[in-house]
Amino acid sequence: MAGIEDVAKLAGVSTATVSRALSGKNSVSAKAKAKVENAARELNYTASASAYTLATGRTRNIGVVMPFVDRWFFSVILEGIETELIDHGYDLTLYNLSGGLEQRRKIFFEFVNRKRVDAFIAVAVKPTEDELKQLAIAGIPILGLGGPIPGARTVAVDETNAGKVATQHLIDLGHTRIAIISGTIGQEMEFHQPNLRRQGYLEALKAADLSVKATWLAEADFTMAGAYIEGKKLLQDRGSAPTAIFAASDEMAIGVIMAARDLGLSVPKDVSIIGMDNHDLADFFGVTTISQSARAQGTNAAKHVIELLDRLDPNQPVNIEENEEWPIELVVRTSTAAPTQK
Amino acid sequence: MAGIEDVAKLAGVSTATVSRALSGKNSVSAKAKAKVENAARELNYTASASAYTLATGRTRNIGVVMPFVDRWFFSVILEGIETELIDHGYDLTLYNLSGGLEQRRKIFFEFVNRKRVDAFIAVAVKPTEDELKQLAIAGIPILGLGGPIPGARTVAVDETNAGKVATQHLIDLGHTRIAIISGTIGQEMEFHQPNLRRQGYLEALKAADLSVKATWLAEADFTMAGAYIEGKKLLQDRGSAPTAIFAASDEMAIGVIMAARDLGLSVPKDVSIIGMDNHDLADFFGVTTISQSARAQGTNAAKHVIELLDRLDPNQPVNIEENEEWPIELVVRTSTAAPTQK
DNA sequence: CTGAAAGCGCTTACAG
DNA sequence: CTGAAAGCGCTTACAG
Repeated sequence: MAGIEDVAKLAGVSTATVSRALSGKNSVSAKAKAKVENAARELNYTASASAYTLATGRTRNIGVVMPFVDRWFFSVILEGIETELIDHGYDLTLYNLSGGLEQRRKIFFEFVNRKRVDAFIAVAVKPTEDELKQLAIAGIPILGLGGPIPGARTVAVDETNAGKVATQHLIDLGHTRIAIISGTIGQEMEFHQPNLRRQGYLEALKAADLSVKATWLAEADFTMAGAYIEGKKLLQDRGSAPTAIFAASDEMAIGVIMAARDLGLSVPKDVSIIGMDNHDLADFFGVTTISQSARAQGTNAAKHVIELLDRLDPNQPVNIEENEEWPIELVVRTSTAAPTQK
Repeated sequence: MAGIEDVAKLAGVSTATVSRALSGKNSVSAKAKAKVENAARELNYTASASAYTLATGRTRNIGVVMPFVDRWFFSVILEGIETELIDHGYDLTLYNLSGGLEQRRKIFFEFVNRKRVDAFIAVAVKPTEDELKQLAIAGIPILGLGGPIPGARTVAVDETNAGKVATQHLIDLGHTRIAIISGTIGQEMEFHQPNLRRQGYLEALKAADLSVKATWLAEADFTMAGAYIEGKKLLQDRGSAPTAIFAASDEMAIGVIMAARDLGLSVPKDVSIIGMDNHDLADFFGVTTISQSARAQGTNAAKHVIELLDRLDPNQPVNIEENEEWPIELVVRTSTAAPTQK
C-alpha cells in the first residue's frame, strides 16, 4: 500500500506539498498540484486514517448510540444517519445498548477516551450527568434524538402533543368512547414517551369533556402480539367497548386491527384505530397514524452534527442546551372514520 | 484528557512500562503493574485509538457492508454482529450500499485504503474481482454472508435446498397444486437468492412428478403489499387456484395470508402458505417457515472474523476460498395443513 | 508556493 | 523486568 512518501517521491515534491495539494486547503502551485494528483491516482493513495487522526485530532467518524438496531423505528433512523454521513465522507460507528449497564459504561467512558469519534448521536438515549461530564472532558459534542437532555442539544417530537393530536382526530370524527393502548415502559424508554403520549391523550379527552373507563387505559409491549391481546380484551364486551382506540405505535395498531377482525368487527365501521410512527406496514394495513418521519430525523441529525463540527467554537463548551422540536403529521388512512350511529 | 505520559509520571515509571503493564502481554513486575493500574484508573486513562493503530497496525474495528439496514433481515443480522463484536472490544463501522455504485467504489477503494478496519463482513454483497484484489493489497480479510464468493470465506444457507425443503413440506402434506411467489431480483440480490429458491421449488416438484401452471410462478418485490396483489391473483379463480403457496419471504407469506382472508378463504383450510426467514411477525401470523436464524448468523460471523484475525498467517494470502453451509430449519405453524378433500 | 522538521500518542525491538 | 529511542504516517507552524 502506497504511503505519502511514495507519492512525494513519484511526484518529485516533499510530503508537505503532497499533503497540501491533496487536502486543497493550502495554496499549492497548479503544476505541483497536478503532479501530486496524478501520482496519487497512479499509486491509488489515500491518507491513512490513524495517521491523519493522530496529526489533526479529527476522526471523521461519528458514533451512533441506540438501544436497539433491529426495531423498525431505530433501523430506519440509522439508515437515514448513515446515508447522510457517508455522503459527507464521515464514517459511522455503531454502539447499541442492548448489552446492559456495563456495556454502556464502556461506551461512554472507555470508548470515548479512545477518541474514536468526533461526535455522538444518541437516539432515544438520555445520557447521565456523569456521562455528559465525560463527553465534555473529551471534547465530544453529542446530539440527542427523542427527548430533552439537560445541557445538550436535542431534536425531539413533542410526545404529549402527538398523543393529543391523535386523540383529537378521533374526537373530531365524533367519537366519545376512546381507549388507549399505551406502551409499557422498559428501561430502554429513557424519555418516557409512552407516558407522555398517554398524557396527551388524557389532556385531549379532558379538553373535550369526555370521560374514560379504567379498562380503556390499556398497556402493551409495543408488539403486534401484545396489542392483539389487549385489543381483544378492549373490544370483546360490546357493551363497554370503546368505538375508537389510540395505539401508541403502528405495530400495536395493526395488532388491534387483527384483533377486531378476529372478533368479526369491521374497521373502521365498528371501531376506529389510530397508530403512531407511520411504519412501513401502516400503508398496507390502512392505518391512520401520526407520522414522525424517522428517516428524515436521521438525515437531519447527521446534517446537524456535521455542521456543529464545522463551527465548533474552542471558547465555548462543546455541549450546550438547545432543544429543537421535530414536527409531526397526521396521516389519515382507512382505519378511522366517524362512529356509526346506534 | 490524560495521555500515557501523565500515567507514567504519576506511576513513576516509563511510558514503555505503562504500555506493557496495561496491555498485559509482556512481563512487568507486580509492583509496577499495580502502580500503573492505579495511576491509569485515577486519571481515567485509555490509550488513544489512532496512536495505538498507527503503532500496531491494528484498528480493533470491523467494517460491515450491507445493501440495506432498514429491512428486518439485515437489521437483525447487524444486531447480532454488533453485540458479539462489542463483547470482544471491537468497534463496528457500518457501510451501506444504498448510495449506488459510486458509494460502493468509495467503500472498497478509498475507505479500504484509509485502513480504518481490520476486516470486513459483507452481508448479501458479492465483491467483484477488483474489489477482492484491493482487499488483498490492503491485507484486509473479508467474510461473506449469503452466498459463495470465489476466493473468499463465506457462510451461507443453501438457498436451493431451502426452496426444496419448503416445497417438500407442502408435498408431504399431500398438496399437488403448489404455487410460488418468488422475489423479483434487484441488483441488490447479488447472489440471486430468489432464483435459487425457485429452482429448489422446481426440483422438488419434479422429483414428486408434479406439474405447474405458468400462472403459479409468480413474483413480487419481497413486501407484504406486493405479495398481497400476487396472492389475490393466484387465489381469485378458484378453478385454477393452487392449494398451497410457497412465498420466498415471511413478509410475502403474510401478504398472501391477508389476501386469502380478504377473499374469504381460510388458511390453512383452503390454502396452505409457507414462508421463509422466521421473521419476527411469523409467529403472530402463524406462518410456517424455513428459519435461517438471522441473529445467529450475525453473531457467528463476528466470532468467525475475530478468530480469523487472531490466527492470520502472514505467509498466506489474507483471503482464501472457504464456503461453509449455514443450517436451516423447518418451523411448522398454523398456515400449512393437508389439503381438504374435494 | 515550498521543504525540513517537529509533533500527534502510542508500541516495541534493543540493550541492559 | 525496565528505559531510551525509533518508528508508525500523516499535518502544519516555521522559515525561506
